[in-house]
Amino acid sequence: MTSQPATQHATQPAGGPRRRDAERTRAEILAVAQSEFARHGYAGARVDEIAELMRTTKRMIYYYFGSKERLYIAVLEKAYSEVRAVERTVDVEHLAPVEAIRTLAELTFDHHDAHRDFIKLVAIENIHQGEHIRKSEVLANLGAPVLDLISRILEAGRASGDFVTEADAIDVHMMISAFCFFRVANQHTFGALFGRDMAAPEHRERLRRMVGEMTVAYLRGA
Amino acid sequence: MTSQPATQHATQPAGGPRRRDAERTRAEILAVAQSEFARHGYAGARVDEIAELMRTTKRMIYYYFGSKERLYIAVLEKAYSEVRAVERTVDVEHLAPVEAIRTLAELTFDHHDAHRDFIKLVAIENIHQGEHIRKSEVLANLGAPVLDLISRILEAGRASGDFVTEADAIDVHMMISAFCFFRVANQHTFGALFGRDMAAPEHRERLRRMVGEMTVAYLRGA
DNA sequence: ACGTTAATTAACTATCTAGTTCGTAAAACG
DNA sequence: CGTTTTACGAACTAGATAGTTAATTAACGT
Repeated sequence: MTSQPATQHATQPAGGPRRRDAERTRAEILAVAQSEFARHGYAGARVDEIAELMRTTKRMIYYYFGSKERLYIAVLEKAYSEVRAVERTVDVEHLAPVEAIRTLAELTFDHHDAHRDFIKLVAIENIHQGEHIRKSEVLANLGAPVLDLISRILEAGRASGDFVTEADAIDVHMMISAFCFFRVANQHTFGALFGRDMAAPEHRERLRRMVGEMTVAYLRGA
Repeated sequence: MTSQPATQHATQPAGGPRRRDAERTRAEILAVAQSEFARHGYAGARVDEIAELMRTTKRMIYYYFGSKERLYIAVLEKAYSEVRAVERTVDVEHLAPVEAIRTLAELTFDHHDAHRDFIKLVAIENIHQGEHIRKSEVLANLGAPVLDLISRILEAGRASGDFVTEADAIDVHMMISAFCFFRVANQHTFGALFGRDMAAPEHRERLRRMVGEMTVAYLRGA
């Protein structure tokens, strides 16, 4: 198992002793750790490597986070809460149901496209059977807002007669997420098997339209 | 990071010296390794643990496979070729296009439902950016048969006027796989966030129908 | 029966890795 | 300006882990 060269993350100027800044040091550790966990998995990521990549020592990681596992959990929590922040900015309430759901699908697509480290962290967490996300109360019921939104759109769509299919908000969210997630997460094996890098820019627009049309077509019924 | 108790895999009767059987020993190592890699990831899986779980010694793993990485590759290749074998048994040629594509979607669903270790291995391989699957010629172009099948169904469907949407075989395969893969692979994080275990038996039939309807609806157009 | 070879076992090693100890110096504070 | 607190760094340790060496034993043909 060879390792890719990792990008240098240090915002700390080279040479001379490190200036004291607890906030920045903590934030840097988190950023580098996110990249390393996403790149190598939980067990594959090395505490020494994380330290080295930011011109500090391992000691600081234990000073701020206590253990490798707690660092990993902190990374997960940070990543998930950034996602929540994005989702809250979505305003599709004033749109007609069909356009609302299409827009939501496309925004979800954009979000997955833009946060690839996050996708990998989710994949890693699933390999470990979600044991950390399950522990964290910060992360429980983080999904509620999206579900509310989808529920309202579905109701409006059935009222207007646009949507026929019986499916609840969770199912619809799953359908959209599956498409967006898979495209990014399975890029490499899919590319090897089918000779197309579905996560490459040249396929972006087509697949973005596709997830919207798929969702709308499904809800309209056959 | 706590580890679940692993299921005992030994077909070798306990007690006394091990009977000599190269084929069986090799096969047992592969089976146990598949389970361990799927459970802990590449770096997280332990060579000692694999050996211990089947009442043999680590030396056997090196005797038959040479290194941890080569063992992992062997596991991947075995898993993928089993998949190919299943896909070849699919006979949807005699069905009408709409039923053919729906059946294919549902068979894909069943397959993902039944091979969860395989799904995890794929996820792990993607975390490592597909570096092993890329090396293996056994695995390259393993996807061709499915694509042929889908292509023929799509052509027939457009000829009959059932399908309107312009999408190629790879896109359609991706759409179906995404749904089926996500349901199994992201079971844990999705469950934690939305309070529903989408991979649980009680949701199986509904979601199975859903992937068929989704694909058909998409191809029929809005 | 018996010698050859393939399969198996036990014990060992070099290296890596998470986590620690202890010391220091910059900021904060009076 | 003296003291305390907070941030940082170098070197160390105990245990784990991939990989090896070499002896041993079961199978199998002759």
